[in-house]
Amino acid sequence: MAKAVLTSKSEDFPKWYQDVVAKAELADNGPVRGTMVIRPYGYAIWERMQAELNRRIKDAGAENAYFPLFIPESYLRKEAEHVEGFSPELAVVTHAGGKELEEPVVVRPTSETIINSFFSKWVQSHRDLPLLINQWANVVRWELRPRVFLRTTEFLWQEGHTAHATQADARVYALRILHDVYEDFARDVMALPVLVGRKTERERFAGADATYTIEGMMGDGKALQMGTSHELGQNFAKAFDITFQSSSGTTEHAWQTSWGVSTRLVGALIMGHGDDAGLRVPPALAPIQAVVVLVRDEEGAGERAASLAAELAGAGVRVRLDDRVDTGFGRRAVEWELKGVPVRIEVGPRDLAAGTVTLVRRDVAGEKATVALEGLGARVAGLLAEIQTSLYQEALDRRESSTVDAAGLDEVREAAQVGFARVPWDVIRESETDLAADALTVRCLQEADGGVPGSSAGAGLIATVAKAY
RNA sequence: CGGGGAGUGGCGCAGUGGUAGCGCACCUGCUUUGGGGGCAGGCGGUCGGGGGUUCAAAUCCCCCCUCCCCGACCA
Repeated sequence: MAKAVLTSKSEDFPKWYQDVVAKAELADNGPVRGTMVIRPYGYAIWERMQAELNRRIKDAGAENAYFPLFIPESYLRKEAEHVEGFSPELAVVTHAGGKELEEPVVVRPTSETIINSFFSKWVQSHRDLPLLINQWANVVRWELRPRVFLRTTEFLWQEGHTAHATQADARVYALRILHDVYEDFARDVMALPVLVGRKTERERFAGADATYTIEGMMGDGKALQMGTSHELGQNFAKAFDITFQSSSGTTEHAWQTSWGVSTRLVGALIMGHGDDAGLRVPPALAPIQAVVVLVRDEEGAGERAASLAAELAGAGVRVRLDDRVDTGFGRRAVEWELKGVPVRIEVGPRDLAAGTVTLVRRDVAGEKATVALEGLGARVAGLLAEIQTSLYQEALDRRESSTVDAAGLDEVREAAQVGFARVPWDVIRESETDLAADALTVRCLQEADGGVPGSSAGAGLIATVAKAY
């Protein structure tokens, strides 16, 4: 950290973000505006996200499947509000196979329509319910103002789609995903505190009865929607004729949910934890939790570094050995800091005699310790757990200190310039559009105790207002 | 889609009409390696595209395209 490697966060946050994306080798811009190439390290992070999310999704009972990229344009039109919400951002294929298509096909912006057209076939009886499907896929929404990971024309995500026999079942499931998958993942894996709440009618997903959200605060005080879960009611069931016979013999429309998180989470990771030295990846998420850096290969240091890496791997640590001694030490140290590897272990000839290594934690700037080689595995495991906790605490403290309880609209406007403004929903209600003129949105509604409201019409709700990505 | 910037080697930039340059990166060699090391020698650009003015255009004029930043819309 001797020399500035990046634009500093405080100097120019957007520039800093782009610098981190480039220097940590996360992604490049693609040739078509709004597209991105996810580089190996960025993709490794996404794969870790996928693994952790996939496990939680399966724990919630959903199964993975895959539906086509191309959707008949007519499907989109079946649900009026849905198509209205998406039509500006659709990519439509009109020519293929050397000729104009009779019916254009849409590149999926989301898969509600095509999946529900199959749910219609698959759901006949109440015994077929609940039907719990998830898919990992790419989707395309033509973006006017793209930003790598945060808002790209093509992005990767998981989208869950479910059908239930009753409204109550669907509601419970939408909230279960919200809490047990998304909130849990954000907190325990990404080490990011999130507000869990309900979207206002204005912010609701086109075609949903209710949209729930997890909202994180980024390093510049802006909000980022990190995941959504929707109660779709019977809107799509009616549009796509998803009906079943109940146990009493009546024909009913299914009640549905859909929910998703995307590669936007990589952006959340960067902006939620990054510092002036680059990315900081929480250990639970990190593709590389510890890197053993060989300083110089003299006096058996190389063998020691290799055996140490093997020992850590054996102890369950995701470890990488950096023995590229033809590259200067400082350069490599900077590289691993940019990539946010939580723990760095430096091994050189100097350590060997003393039976020590140098242990560096990424979350606390400039903290190095000389520690005994003996028992290093346990020590590293303990340190990883500590870093996970400290990153979460740091993010939580930052959010708390950047959140203001406001009483009126003027206070809301002022507080939301630099952070979150919490205000009674009753104060906002009719002024939501006015706030939008100042680029401020209600990120979510919560009960006074932080609970998720059953309706936006309820009394005593708290609105959180902020600028958002 | 509105407002503002910018397009010159992989990246960042200089170059106000007269032989295209600098830093970093890259390659080769030597030396170094405990925080982006040093020396020497190299590779690499039809200056975003098209048209025009001129003896001569990266430079002046016209049109187009792209990217970035700030807003309206979104995961």
